[in-house]
Amino acid sequence: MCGRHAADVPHGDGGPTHERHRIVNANPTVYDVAERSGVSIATVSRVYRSPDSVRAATRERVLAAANELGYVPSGSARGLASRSTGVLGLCFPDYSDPDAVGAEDDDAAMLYSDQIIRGMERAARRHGYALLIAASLEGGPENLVAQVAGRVDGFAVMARTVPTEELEAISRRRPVVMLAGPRAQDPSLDHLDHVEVANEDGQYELTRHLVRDHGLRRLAYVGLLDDSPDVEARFRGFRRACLEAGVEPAAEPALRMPMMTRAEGARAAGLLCEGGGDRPEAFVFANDQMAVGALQALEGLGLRVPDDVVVTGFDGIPLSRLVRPALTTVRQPMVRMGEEAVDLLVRRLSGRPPEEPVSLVLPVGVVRRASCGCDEPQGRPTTA
Amino acid sequence: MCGRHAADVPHGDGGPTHERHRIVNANPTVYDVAERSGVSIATVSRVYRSPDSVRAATRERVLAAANELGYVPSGSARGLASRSTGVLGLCFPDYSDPDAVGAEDDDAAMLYSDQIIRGMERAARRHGYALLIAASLEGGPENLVAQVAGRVDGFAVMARTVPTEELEAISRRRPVVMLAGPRAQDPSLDHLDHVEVANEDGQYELTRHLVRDHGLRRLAYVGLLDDSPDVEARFRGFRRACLEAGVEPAAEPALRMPMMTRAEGARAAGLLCEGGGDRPEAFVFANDQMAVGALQALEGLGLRVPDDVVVTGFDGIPLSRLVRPALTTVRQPMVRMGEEAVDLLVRRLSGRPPEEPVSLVLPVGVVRRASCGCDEPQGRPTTA
DNA sequence: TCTGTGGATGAAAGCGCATTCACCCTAGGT
DNA sequence: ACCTAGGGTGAATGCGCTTTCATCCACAGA
Repeated sequence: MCGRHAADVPHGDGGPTHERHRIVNANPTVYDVAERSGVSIATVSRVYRSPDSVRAATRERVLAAANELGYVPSGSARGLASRSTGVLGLCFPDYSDPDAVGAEDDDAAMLYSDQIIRGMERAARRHGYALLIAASLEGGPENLVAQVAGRVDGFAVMARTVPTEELEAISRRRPVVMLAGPRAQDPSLDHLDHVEVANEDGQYELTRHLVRDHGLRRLAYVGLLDDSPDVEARFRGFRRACLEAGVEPAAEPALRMPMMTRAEGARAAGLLCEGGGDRPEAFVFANDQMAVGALQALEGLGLRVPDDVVVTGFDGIPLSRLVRPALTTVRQPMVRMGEEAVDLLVRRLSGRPPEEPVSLVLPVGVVRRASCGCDEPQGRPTTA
Repeated sequence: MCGRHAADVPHGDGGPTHERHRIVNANPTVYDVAERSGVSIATVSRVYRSPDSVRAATRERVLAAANELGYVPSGSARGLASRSTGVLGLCFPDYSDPDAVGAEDDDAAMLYSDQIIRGMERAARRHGYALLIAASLEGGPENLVAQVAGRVDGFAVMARTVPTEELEAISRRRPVVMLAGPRAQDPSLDHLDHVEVANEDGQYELTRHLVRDHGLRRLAYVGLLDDSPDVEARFRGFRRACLEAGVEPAAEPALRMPMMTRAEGARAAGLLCEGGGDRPEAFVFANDQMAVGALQALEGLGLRVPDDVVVTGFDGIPLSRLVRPALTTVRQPMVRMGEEAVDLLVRRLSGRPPEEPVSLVLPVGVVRRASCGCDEPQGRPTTA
């Protein structure tokens, strides 16, 4: 016999063989609800899946029984039977420093992740999905499969958080969308959907503003030591704008910092000022955190921004608007990125998925504020 | 026959009856891996669950087959069979304003959630769990059960995001820990584990600092219109400090704002200044966001902080340190709150759960900075 | 009165895995 | 040579649900 409780053997009678435990508060199942309300498990299931197909009176009985029992449908069983979990996933990097317990670890990457999480959660909920998140710590065990892939219907991966090989394998089984990082970075991942922001264009626009509207010539770009596709793209935008304006563009960033934190930004500012007379007219930072750090360092050095030196950031974090002088930057739609990722996943999951891999490049916007010499009021035009 | 593939009917041969689809890339299962590596499904399972119990040679064969097939173990099946999902959950409020698309929606509550998510994720990962998150939008359908409860082994709930009744029912089935909000708020939820911060003590300490060390007498507390247990606790701390110092304490907050945003903080500052001569000496805000807003508004009004008026916040968000003047506030260990919640859940889940409900009150720390008249350098002592 | 017809319900068959038990085989002890 | 242990493996069962498919029943039409 395949079924569980024989119809003629009332559940819980405790036969000598492997019967269901008699623990009073055991997790009730459809079987218990069915028995209590005098229907079959099929009907119980229907009450939840397609209430309209059950007569109102029956439905009430079932719901009452479920209520009394404290019935909570098992997601696992549901998932197994229906071959879909109703969950989407996100893998993001864990940049936390476990040693820095009391530290204000508002790392740029974390703010970034937070926003994406927020966007994905919201969109997922809108589509009836829940969101499973897992930071993939660098060099960690290939827990991705175990932790995420097997539990979700599809998921998003922030660039460079999951080994290519593993990702390639999983993406053959479930929809995966790649977040950030340029599309072509890894050819073997070409078939993935992909969402990124217009890093290059954004930095290009900002830089052009500096050279064209403010007449700046000596610009120093501060990037990242590690090879980050986003940061590199921004630098390309920087170079392009310099070239176009006839400004001698450096082949390399003036500085590459090991991390993109405020502390490093402050340090960078110090280093760039050491030169003395040939100090750059503008510090173009690869992100806001560094730029904010620089702002503070420059204040300490007695240099005025933007009069003595212009400072710009990238990202458009809330903080950028609050510092003084307010930071000119490029605003990235990070929340939207999360939302788009979910939309893409949902699209793949529902009947008519796009045949071709989709690649979305979300537009960014230059935000002109005081730190480049634009006053806040008149700087509004581009401010979304 | 109950088993799936008959041993003598090679899988995929496609009998006329309900056979497994022949779709080339169908999701491979233990059966496929077993067949391909010439072992039984039990062995395949063992390779993943207890690798040591399988001979090395066999294990290699199985793993190779799994690899070639792109096998991804089904979390649902695993969960069903093992009666545990390996996932913890978090329900947090969704305060987002869907209309404010381009807005900087860095609401206090969101920052708060972000931190808790971060803490929980980290702790969960440490314990081998994944984290499922779901914002429960106010008045939304009782999707909690469907969305979260059925898919996790246990979960945390931020206060007031889930109807008491529902929570009560679910907590009979799975461990639930309540975040924030005072323990006794709802007697029927007494049996839940609970993690909160010392709101009252924190506000008490801060206020005492203002009256004792700075000799301030006329203090205005700015709270929240809605009845929030945390905010009320803070106000109690404020009152207690006033009483003790012989300062006439208001029975009610000077102001109750509808939201705890920067904009409202700015508005509050304006309102409190309208009085003219009898303007309070200190604005004690229930959170940092409002205090920061006030700082900006006061700057606009030509009032100097802390010389003309003292401003304090609560929470210790990163921003509080960056504004000028830097904000005196009370730092909450929000990340740690998430971690403690997970630890509690894990404890309940593993063999020896505490018999009694646990209630944790995490300590907070007053951070003395410039906005109350303490200079940053000498304000360090309490700064954790 | 007989035959359709369609809505409501039940029986049964898996979904993919973990796990128990039985079995086989080899190595060690006598 | 015989027995025993014990490690390695397979057969079988069930986890709790969804989903056909078949059944039942009431009622309309003939």
